[in-house]
Amino acid sequence: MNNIDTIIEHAEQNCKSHGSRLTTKRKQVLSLLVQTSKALSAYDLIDLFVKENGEKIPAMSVYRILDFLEAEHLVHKLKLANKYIACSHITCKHDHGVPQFLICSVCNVVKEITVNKSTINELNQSVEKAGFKLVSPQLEINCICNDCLATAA
Amino acid sequence: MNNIDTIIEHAEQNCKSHGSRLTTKRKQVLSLLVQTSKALSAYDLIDLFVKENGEKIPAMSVYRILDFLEAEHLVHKLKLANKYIACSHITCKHDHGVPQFLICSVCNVVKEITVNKSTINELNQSVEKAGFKLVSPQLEINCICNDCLATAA
DNA sequence: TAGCGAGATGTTACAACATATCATTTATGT
DNA sequence: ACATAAATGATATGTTGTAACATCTCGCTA
Repeated sequence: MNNIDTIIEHAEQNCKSHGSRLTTKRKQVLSLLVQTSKALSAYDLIDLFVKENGEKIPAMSVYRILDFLEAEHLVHKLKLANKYIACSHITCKHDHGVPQFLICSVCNVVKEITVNKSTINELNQSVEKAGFKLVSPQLEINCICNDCLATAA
Repeated sequence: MNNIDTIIEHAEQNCKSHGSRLTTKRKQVLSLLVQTSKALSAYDLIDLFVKENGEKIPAMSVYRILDFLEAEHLVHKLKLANKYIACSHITCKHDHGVPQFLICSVCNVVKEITVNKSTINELNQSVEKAGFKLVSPQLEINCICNDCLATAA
């Protein structure tokens, strides 16, 4: 039993505990995301799915499964990149601060960083004052990574 | 000469001053964005363009014009919503702090708020430490507005 | 002022991301 | 075992954005 199986197992128990089902297909898709630990598009997942499982999966199913996994807080959709990643909470029990996603707008690489909690709290206060609510304390931040910056110059 | 004409005129001078041309089509598109002061998708602009000017415009042209206007810092692309807005700097000469965009993920309404400069600086430091660079100090923040929150409940 | 060249626009086709709709299959409780 | 609800399949289509190549227009220079 390797680490990924443990994670999937854990996710399944989580689902079961409140009456939802982590079916085979859903496990397969989640597993792909957990294994790569990178952000993947729905169509990346379709391709990977065939490679890993020797079986096709319709786009519709992948989107439905991703919706389900999002609702279960097992994956996170990065709207800036139209990509999906396994939620870091699956593998990590304790918060070490508030994770934020840095997304390189050139090469689409995604990096998760930790930001001072007080900084996020300040931001949150400004947001609430404006009559909005943060969807998630995990911001998607549009950046350029140093590699791309160097290449462009 | 109304306010919008003044803005367009000003933008045109700006372009001229460094050798780029704010052509008729570009003015028409910019004008649509300045008038509505809301975030519009490229295809919203195509529809509006026909209504306002009684003349069709191809998607390709709109995208090219938006790229141009972005490069001129006359419009800003909201990647979270795949929409475009007139840059607030067109109408406002002085910075009143650092503007941030709050985007309601349900109804897509966009609100520009001001956040404490020190908060942004702290965030920026975390980003740089991770080897990334903010594309713009203007973050796009994925939120839910109170109206949608109330409706959902 | 004719015509050259760069930049702007038109046209067509298509790629990538996502959803609507309705049919079929599978799982679960009684 | 059967009724029901949930999950998945299949097909079509919507939305956002780009590639590639043709044509036009403006401003410069000979």
